[in-house]
Amino acid sequence: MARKRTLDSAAVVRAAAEIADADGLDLLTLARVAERLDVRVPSLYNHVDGLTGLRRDLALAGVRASTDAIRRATVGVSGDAALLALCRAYRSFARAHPGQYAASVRAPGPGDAALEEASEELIGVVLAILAPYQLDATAATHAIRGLRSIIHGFVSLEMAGGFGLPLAIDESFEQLVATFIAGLGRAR
Amino acid sequence: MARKRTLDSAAVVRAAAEIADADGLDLLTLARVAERLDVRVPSLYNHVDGLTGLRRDLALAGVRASTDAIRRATVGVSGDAALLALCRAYRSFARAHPGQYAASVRAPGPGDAALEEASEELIGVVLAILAPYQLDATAATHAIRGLRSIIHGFVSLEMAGGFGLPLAIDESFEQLVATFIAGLGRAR
DNA sequence: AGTTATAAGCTAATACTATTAGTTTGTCAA
DNA sequence: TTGACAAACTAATAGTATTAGCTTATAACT
Repeated sequence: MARKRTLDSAAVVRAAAEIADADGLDLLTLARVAERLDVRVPSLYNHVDGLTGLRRDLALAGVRASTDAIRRATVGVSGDAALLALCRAYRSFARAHPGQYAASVRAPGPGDAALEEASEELIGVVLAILAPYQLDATAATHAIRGLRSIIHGFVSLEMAGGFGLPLAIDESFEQLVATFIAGLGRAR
Repeated sequence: MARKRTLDSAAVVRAAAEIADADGLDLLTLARVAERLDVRVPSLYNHVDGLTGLRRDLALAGVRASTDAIRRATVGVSGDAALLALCRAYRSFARAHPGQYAASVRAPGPGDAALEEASEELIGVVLAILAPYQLDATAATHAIRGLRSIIHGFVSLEMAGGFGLPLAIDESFEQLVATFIAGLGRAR
């Protein structure tokens, strides 16, 4: 009974995102996804390449969603204001979707065309925002690495509770970003 | 046969560190630890509070070891040079002991006296190095958070292969740290 | 509309995990 | 030497992912 076709890949990833965002990536399990979708565990394998594949799909969704969020937040602004908006938008996304964020961070690097393309697109958005600073290629590479480092570092420490008291955390973030932006201006 | 007492807590954590550093924290399993120590899995429970407890012990060892590494690297230096040495030492430690580093990052926050004490000690070392900058209390808090963010962000992205080509990664790190230090001077 | 091929979802089985309970036995101290 | 303690064990349970193979709903095609 009840063997109607209800699943598809998108629904599985969506359910996984909800679980990971609510309870953490570590508690994302095929059993929980199946339960949420009211389906048996092996059925998931028709739409997803095991737990590893599900995590990859989640990472891909996370990269794309964060790219969209950054785009939305920076449309119509430029310069320092755009860079600041980018940082805030990325942090907001990570706080709103910690599971997808975590998945996108510990995603496997090379050999995945779609994931690499999505990452390239995100980097392209950031590069566009950095354009007014007129950095040469190597300086832009350093800048992007630095930017990713400070945002990712801050956000992941914040999400891990690594800052102890939540006192003035927003202010710490603003200062850190401001310092980085000032350093960029200095390098121009 | 062979029921001699061979284990103790330190030996278990040491074996766990070797596994986690070699193959990654995700592949640290009680079964592998037991196999390496030539012991049955349940025997580990006499020395360690399950897998969760083992990860915690590993985190504690990681925090203490990184504190030591920073101390060794900064003895006899001060000012910008000490701050730079701190950053380099922390990055070196993470690269040399990725498993312990990862464990120390995703350690559970509050309610663990020993872990909190070790973290406080590490923060104390950093505060001492920041002393010459004469920051007031809130500025020092922001500075420490920023410093941890950039180092942790850079190192974890680097270890995850997040920078793609390994081109000039050292240079990216040096620039990032230099930018931060310059920003600190500006705030003085 | 009827037939058929495909594939979705299922059951069953396997092989890993971690964890707890309870037993045996080596070790150390009285 | 003896006795208590604790370490390491066996056995059992429950949870995980994964693969194989069966049923049957769905969709395409005559």
